Amino acid sequence: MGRIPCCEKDNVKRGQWTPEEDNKLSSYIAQHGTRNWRLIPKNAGLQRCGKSCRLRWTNYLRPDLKHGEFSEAEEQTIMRLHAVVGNRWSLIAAQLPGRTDNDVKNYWNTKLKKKLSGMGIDPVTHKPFSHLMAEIATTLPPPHVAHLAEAALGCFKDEMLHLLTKKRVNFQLHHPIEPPPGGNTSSPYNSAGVKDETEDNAVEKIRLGLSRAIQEHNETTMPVSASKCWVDAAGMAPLSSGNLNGSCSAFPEPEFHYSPTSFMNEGEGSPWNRSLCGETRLNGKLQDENVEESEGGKDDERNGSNTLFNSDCVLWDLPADDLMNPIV
DNA sequence: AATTTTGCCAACCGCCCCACG
DNA sequence: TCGTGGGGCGGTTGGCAAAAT
Repeated sequence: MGRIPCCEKDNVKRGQWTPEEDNKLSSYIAQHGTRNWRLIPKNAGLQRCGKSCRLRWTNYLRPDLKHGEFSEAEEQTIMRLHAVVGNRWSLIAAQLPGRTDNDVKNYWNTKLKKKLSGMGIDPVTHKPFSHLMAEIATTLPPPHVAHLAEAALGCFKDEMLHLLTKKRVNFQLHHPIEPPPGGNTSSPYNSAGVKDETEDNAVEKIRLGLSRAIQEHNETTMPVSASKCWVDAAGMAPLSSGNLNGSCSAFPEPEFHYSPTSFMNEGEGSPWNRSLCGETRLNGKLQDENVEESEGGKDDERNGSNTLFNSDCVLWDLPADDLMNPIV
């Protein structure tokens, strides 16, 4: 069955609005208001879908809209709110007078996301990439780390590739990887020991970065005697302090003055604790769900779904089996 | 100068929520 | 209580302009 469409698409004009159409719509709404969007195009003499009229009005024609560049303060607000509420653009836009959800969304997707990535911060979680990777890796026992790291790679790869290749971040290895035994002369490295900027190479760099993040995290969080023999992201070789050297320029310490973690308490409130990789749709019930979860019932109810990440570190709302699957 | 790529943003699509009968 | 339709929302696309090659 399905729903009937909001209008007959055959008789409806689509695409860019002309100034005449804008005038018709504006003057009609000025006289009659925005009571019934389905009737507005008919009554205003427009061959448009009601929904299209509503969008045009709310995103462009409304007299209280700002049309210029986003200010520094607005940018900060967006970043701080996004850290808390995620992609709930209408909610964020409500805090920015004169801005629409579409404006905010576009601005985020075209500018802010890249800005954060360029700073080494994951735009989804608002945490540094290196911290995220270490956090993920150290949450699991070693046999599972390689798979999870691979999955993490899938999540961050696009952003990292952008960072490494498009933005031309100067990533240099102090000890370039030796060509494999067997004399493959087509080394990916040039004479300076720096890899060419191909996608495969970028992925390799991400792997190295992940390995390093794990290593750094181990060094800072556990006594040397207790440190485990972690497997690197590619599941290839055990990590030791010898096979990686120096600091990782691909994961710079962010120079960043907004502070998502000061805006919320780590481990609570943020939807990203519920879903790290893919945003689960967060609807109007979000707050209620948070209440339920904070009261401790919901995880246990999920058919025994492995609370892989406990209340201190809930990173994914996927079952552990899925997390182990690199495809997922 | 011509062509290709990239960035931007307006507009569309489809799903969901909620009010109302 | 249920079905229906309007409106809201977030994700995605298409087209244009600017930048790069």
